[in-house]
Amino acid sequence: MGYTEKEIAIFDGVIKLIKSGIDPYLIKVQEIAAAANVGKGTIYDYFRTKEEAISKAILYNLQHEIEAAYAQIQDKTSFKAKFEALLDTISEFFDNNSSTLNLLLAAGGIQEFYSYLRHEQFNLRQIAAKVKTIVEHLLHYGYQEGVLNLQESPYYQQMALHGAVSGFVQYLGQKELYAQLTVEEAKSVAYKLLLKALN
Amino acid sequence: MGYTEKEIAIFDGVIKLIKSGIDPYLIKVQEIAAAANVGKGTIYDYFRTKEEAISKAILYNLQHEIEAAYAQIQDKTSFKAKFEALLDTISEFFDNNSSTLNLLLAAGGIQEFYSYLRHEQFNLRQIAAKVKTIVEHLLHYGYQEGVLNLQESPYYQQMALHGAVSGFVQYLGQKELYAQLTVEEAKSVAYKLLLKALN
Amino acid sequence: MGYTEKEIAIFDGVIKLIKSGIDPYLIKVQEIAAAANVGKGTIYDYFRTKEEAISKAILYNLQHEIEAAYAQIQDKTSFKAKFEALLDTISEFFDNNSSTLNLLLAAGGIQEFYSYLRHEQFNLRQIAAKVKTIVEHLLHYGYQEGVLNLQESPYYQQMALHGAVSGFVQYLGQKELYAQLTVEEAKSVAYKLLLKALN
Amino acid sequence: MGYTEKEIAIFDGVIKLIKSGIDPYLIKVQEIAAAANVGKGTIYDYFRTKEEAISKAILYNLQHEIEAAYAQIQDKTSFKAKFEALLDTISEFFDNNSSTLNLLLAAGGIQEFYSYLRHEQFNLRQIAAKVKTIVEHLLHYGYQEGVLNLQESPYYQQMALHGAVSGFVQYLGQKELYAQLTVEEAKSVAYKLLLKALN
DNA sequence: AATGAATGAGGGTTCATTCAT
DNA sequence: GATGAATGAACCCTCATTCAT
Repeated sequence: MGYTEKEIAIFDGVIKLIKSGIDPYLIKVQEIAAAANVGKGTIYDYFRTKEEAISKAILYNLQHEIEAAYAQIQDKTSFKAKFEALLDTISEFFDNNSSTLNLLLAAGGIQEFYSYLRHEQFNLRQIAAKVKTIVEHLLHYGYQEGVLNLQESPYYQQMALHGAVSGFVQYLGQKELYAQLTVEEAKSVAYKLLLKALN
Repeated sequence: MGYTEKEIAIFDGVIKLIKSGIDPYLIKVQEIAAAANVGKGTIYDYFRTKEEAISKAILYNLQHEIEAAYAQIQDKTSFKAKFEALLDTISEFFDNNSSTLNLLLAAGGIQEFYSYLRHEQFNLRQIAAKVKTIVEHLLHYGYQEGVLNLQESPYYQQMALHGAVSGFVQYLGQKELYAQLTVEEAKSVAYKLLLKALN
Repeated sequence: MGYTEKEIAIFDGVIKLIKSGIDPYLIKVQEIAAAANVGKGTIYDYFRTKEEAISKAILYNLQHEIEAAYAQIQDKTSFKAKFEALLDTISEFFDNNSSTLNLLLAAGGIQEFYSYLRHEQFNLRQIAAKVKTIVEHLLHYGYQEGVLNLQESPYYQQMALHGAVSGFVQYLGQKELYAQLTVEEAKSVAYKLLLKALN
Repeated sequence: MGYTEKEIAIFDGVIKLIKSGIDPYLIKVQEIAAAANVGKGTIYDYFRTKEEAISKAILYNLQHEIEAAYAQIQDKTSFKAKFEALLDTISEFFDNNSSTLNLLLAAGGIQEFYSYLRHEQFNLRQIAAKVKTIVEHLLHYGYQEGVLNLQESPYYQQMALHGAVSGFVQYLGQKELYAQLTVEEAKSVAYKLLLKALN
């Protein structure tokens, strides 16, 4: 929000490159320029360094993805549907973005990614806040619907959710180790784990 | 196993650098040589590229850490003590190694880390096998002790364990978000989640 | 003469920058535009290249300074006062313009300065002619007043004057080496040298 | 003194370029490397920046030229021969080095040349000291021989010498304005001016 | 076997110049 | 006419790799 047309073009160029499988650490300015259909110099009219351009692009993309995910989840009417929508979103994101996801979902990875991000915490806080909102939204619905019942601290609730989701992410990342398990089955296992944890 | 003195010196140099907080992507050959107390050329007598040296050093370190962890876990006599030993190991590893952990524990991150690793799957399989052994060892003890009872597929059991551990890792990586939660409490939550999942 | 308002604004911008101490070789078009309060493109409406703009600005300034110097000298009524007015002018010019002076007063420096100037000899000739007029004006008065008497070739007379002035410039440029010598004393030495040379 | 073989090769490369007429401000690293027959990176093994390499090369060359000049002057047995040797040296230096000379002989030009030099005053002081030695050597002989007689302050003596030399440099730089004057005649004028100034 | 001096390909960044508005 | 956003050629510097010793 508040981004110029060129900035967005550059963001989109970076995202396109990352989704195409290029390691964010190895992206070249020339490649960004080509992917964004702008001159190499234009990037430096909007960002001070390559690092800043890539970092901001990733955050920009992350914000959009998370907002889209939230919208998807809000659309669903039952707790189970909402939770499955969350897993679906992660699954999709994983498919076309696994290298970024690897870097970002890794515990705390986001802060380590590009040193630049350590000094640009603003957007990160926004994202963390949004994630928290989604988690609370989900838990709230679960308890309201009566699907979840166990009275525990917020920490416990959050860790239960994270654990269920992380187990699923683990499956996504190591599909070859779980050859006979379908995505649907993995989702159902995750749901089962969540219910058990919070009942 | 089968490594020369020089190779080990180089591995130790790389590990020292990573533990000191340097981003593995940004390590320079000159730095490795200095940290390992060898000449720059010597590195190329034992490895074909910088990438190979760093990748193998990380795998070497990982194998040792995992073996040490396994030994720790085997030493314990109760299931609960074994599980807590696992969490302790992860916690320690996290403290002095968070950037590597971020890259490695991220789902599938290991394959993406250095493109070199994609073509050098041998050691990775060894590590995955070792992890599987640890997981099985733990679950076996849990069922034998009668602490775990639920009869479910191996996939379910593994995901339950991964979920509990991942929730804990999540806590480690975001300690600042869980300000009032001590490490002991987080460990106890993880154990509780595991028991609930497998009972 | 024959310069548009914009051209003069650009000249003034360049001169302001040089007087502020910026090395003429390192001036950027953007800086000229800012100093002149015009758009960057405007500079290219009036000059073909940056080089041309800077070179012409320096010549423009030089012409004005020399004309002003000539006027100052003409105002004085005695030979001694005229010579001192010349030294004063040089001294002032030196103070706020030493980097340009270095380039320009250096033997022939002007032709080497910007390659552009080698192909734009017109204005240089005008300046050289003006300098010659000043020199002749001075010498004419000296002989007319009877302060100078030695009959020698014009070359000798010119070199005598140049020598006296150059000695003074040398003093200005290396004031720190002549710590105990005041400007007034240096001027008086220059005058003494001139009289001795031409008597 | 104390320079490695490579450093000297690089110095020689820079000097070769400058003598070939290239503006020192426009020399490219690649050109230095080619002229010195070393790789581009080698330059950065011995100097931190291009600026440092060029500046030190100029100082190195200057020191050698001045020492050679001093040797030439010491070889001569009469004051007149010594003074003419000085003018000859300058004349030669001028012929194959006019762009550097322009920058350096300009009053104080040396300090302004490359900003780097402002922070590296050591060698400059050595050079200034050597010049002072030459000047004193010359004046000493002139008085000892009885060719110079006027008792004046050291400042006066130095300015007299500088003036005579500067007049000659002026001639060298503007030969086209003094078409009918031969070098021999210009030298003789300079000598005459010096004698008059110091008698 | 071990070294580190030397190399040069490669890439981030700058900035003179253009041209659509 | 005047502008400044956009461009990309140009160039400094880094650093993985080689190889003579």
